[in-house]
Amino acid sequence: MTIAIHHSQAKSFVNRALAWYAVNGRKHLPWQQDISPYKVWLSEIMLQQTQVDTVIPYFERFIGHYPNVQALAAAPIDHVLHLWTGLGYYARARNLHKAANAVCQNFAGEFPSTVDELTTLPGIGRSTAGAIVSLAFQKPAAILDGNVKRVLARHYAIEGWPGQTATANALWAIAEALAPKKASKQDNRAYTQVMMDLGATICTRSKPKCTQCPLATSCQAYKDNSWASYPGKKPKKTLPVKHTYMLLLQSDNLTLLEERPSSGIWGGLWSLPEFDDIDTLPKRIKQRWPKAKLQGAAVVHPTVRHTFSHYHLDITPVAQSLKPLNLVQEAAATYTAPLEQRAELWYNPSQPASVGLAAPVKKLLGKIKA
DNA sequence: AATCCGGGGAG
DNA sequence: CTCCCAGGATT
Repeated sequence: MTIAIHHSQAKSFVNRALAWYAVNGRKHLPWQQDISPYKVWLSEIMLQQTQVDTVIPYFERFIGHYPNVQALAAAPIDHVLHLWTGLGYYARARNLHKAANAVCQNFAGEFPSTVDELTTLPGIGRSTAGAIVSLAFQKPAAILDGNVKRVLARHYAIEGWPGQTATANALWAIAEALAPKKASKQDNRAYTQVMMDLGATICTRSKPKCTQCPLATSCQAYKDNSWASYPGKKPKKTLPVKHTYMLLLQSDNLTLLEERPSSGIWGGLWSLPEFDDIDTLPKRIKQRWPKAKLQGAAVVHPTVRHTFSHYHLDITPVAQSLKPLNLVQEAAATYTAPLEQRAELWYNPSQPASVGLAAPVKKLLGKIKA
């Protein structure tokens, strides 16, 4: 599986890429202005699972609220999750906050400049560390994100799914062999940037623009017209279907939310109480909220499907109105003392609390008004 | 409906 | 180590 790359080949590859970058590369992204380790880190974490166009407004909001790592570290995690709402993979936001605190406590508020030190921070792995080292500190380092995997797998016709260890090792070996090592600072930054740009704009998943690609002359997949075979696909399996009832307990214009456990699905976000049995629902409501006075019968809404990468979640929303309670009035849009083990709050859509909401919950709150 | 994505953590 | 997890965008 190992590919031998001669020095002259590597040099030609890098030079063609850098020449293309000088003319065609992206240089006006928000995190490319007044470059700092903080901005590079924040953008790279956001870009881990999310495309550039989606990330931009989130990045701007984060920089607006937290202009530096100290401000982010000092922020309440609920506020961080609130700003993250809609980006997905909420563990990233929790790790972001943890890493900001680690930078302040263990590195005196200055990001470290080596891959080994950076990977000690939560949320930073080998590729993200390489991106920070090369983009922010302009030192030699390799990256291997989804874009680079695609470019290298096609160029060197690397078989197999990159999730497989052998495939990943082969791709990392190539990435390390190609990355400039003693070149100028500018080249370390520009090479990392151009590999991401080529993957994002030329060597795209479908319909790659090979005629515009500076690497086509040496690309094995271009030669074989086999770009569609690389990178290898993840072995697929049929998704299981799970079902849940989500309770919209509503009084006046308020809906009750509860905080989810910090790990697992929608970790640390605020969500609707869930039940698996609708027949005993009124009894369960009485048990859990003894002061609640039900008003009318529960309304069962049409089931909606929310799909994750590994299962479908069919959600049947059930709305139950309550008679107005003083407790509810006083607690509007603020945190209440936990009635059980979980923190709860009454969500007021006209004055939304600054908390993170699970995506389908946000949708349901908009659709099913109290 | 299927595919994609970096890193953490459980096994 | 290896496998499993997670949400929105794209096609």
